[in-house]
Amino acid sequence: MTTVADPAAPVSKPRVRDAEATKARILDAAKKEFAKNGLGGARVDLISEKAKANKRMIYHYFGSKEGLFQTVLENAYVDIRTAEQKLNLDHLEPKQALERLVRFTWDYYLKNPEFITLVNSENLHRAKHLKKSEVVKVYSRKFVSMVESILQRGVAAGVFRAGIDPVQLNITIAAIGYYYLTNRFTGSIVFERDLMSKTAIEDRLAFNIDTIMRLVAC
Amino acid sequence: MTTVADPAAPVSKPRVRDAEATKARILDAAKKEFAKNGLGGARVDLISEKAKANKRMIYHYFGSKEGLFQTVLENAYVDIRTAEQKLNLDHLEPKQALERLVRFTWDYYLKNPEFITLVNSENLHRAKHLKKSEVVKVYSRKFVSMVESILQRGVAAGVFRAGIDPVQLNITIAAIGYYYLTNRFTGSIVFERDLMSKTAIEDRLAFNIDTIMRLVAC
DNA sequence: CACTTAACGCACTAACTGGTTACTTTCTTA
DNA sequence: TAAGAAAGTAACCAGTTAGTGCGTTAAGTG
Repeated sequence: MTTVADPAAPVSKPRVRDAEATKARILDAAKKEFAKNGLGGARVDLISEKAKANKRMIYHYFGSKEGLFQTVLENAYVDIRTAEQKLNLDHLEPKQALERLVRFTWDYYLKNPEFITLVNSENLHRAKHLKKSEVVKVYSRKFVSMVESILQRGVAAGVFRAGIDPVQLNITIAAIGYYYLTNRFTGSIVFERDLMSKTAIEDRLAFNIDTIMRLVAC
Repeated sequence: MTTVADPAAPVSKPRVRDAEATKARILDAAKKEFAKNGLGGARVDLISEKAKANKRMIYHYFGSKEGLFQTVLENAYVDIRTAEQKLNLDHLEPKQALERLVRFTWDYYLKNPEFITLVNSENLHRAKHLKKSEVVKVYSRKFVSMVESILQRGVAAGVFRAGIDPVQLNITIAAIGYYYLTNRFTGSIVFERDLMSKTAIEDRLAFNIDTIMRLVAC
């Protein structure tokens, strides 16, 4: 974000006011703060400070701390669901498609740890914010039907067994990655090994792919 | 808690002072509050009120809010690890033993939802409290070796395949139950079904047992 | 019984926290 | 270009919160 010198204007202050940019900075800072400390632990003052925006702007754009949280959460869900859709699993063989989904889910959680913490925080509050979101429901439906169609194609091709509930499968794919990562701190103590070392992370992904493949195998 | 009339003493106040009972009441109230609102969201005043103890007592016995949290968390881990040891899995056939463990883990999470929330809260704080606990490490070792011996017996009996990492298996058994339950609120929205209905809970347990059995099968 | 120890309680505070009031500055457009 | 709308700011507030100072009362002990 370097300001390129403009020969015409000696001191160029392009866009001193930019509602969209300010909003974006607030959302970005809020995502980090909420992920780090939870809804209750996050501080509005700190969010505004890190966003280099006045606290008043948060209330101007999002109404309240909870309104801000809801927007952050909604965006997080839309982000992951959008990324999933881009995988284009319909063009792959069923087995390949499923493995790719397991791999993607793991990588996404790994690269976006805020997502996990936001979801945890939302569940602590009994999903009161997500309940209000219509967008999320629409995206979720597409997501479930994506896995459903992989399963169906696999059964038709004779590589997957019949009768698997796509929702249970979905939950399981998420679970084996999510749990490992969200509990990486207590887990590293309980199991007395560094769960986040490079090899540990590779091993876990391999184990997860294996788990899912065995689950759907005939 | 009705005070039964004592003919000898007009107003009987037996055991006005009882350190152990007060401590226990505080711990019980704290467990509920921490589980409900997390470490940051829990209120010390409310804990003391619900424990019918003076707030001063919390600082007297536990030093600080975080000291109280640490004790609550430690107790929660000791509780589940103790219950696991009581399962006496060594006396069962490997397959039966493993199924029993999956079932137990699920039931325990279901009946003790505070455990999950406490662990979540602790991971939000990067396990800084659990790190200090030596007791938990000792109990954890016993727990891992329990699953290890089931696996070994199963391999020897020719019912389980060889080469499975007991830690990975342990994590997976926990994951498929834990994730489902901790995310039951957002999950019920995303998947548009009540994940906590009686049949849903039964179905999930059956699915989990199946998942683990397929994972270890030859 | 005198005396020490530990349990217990009241009232207080310093720092914080979400939210607001009142105001200035910049941009857009009729 | 005048005026209104929108963006942005600083100072402030009322309620809350973890933590304490200090005094009181019951229980154990020689």
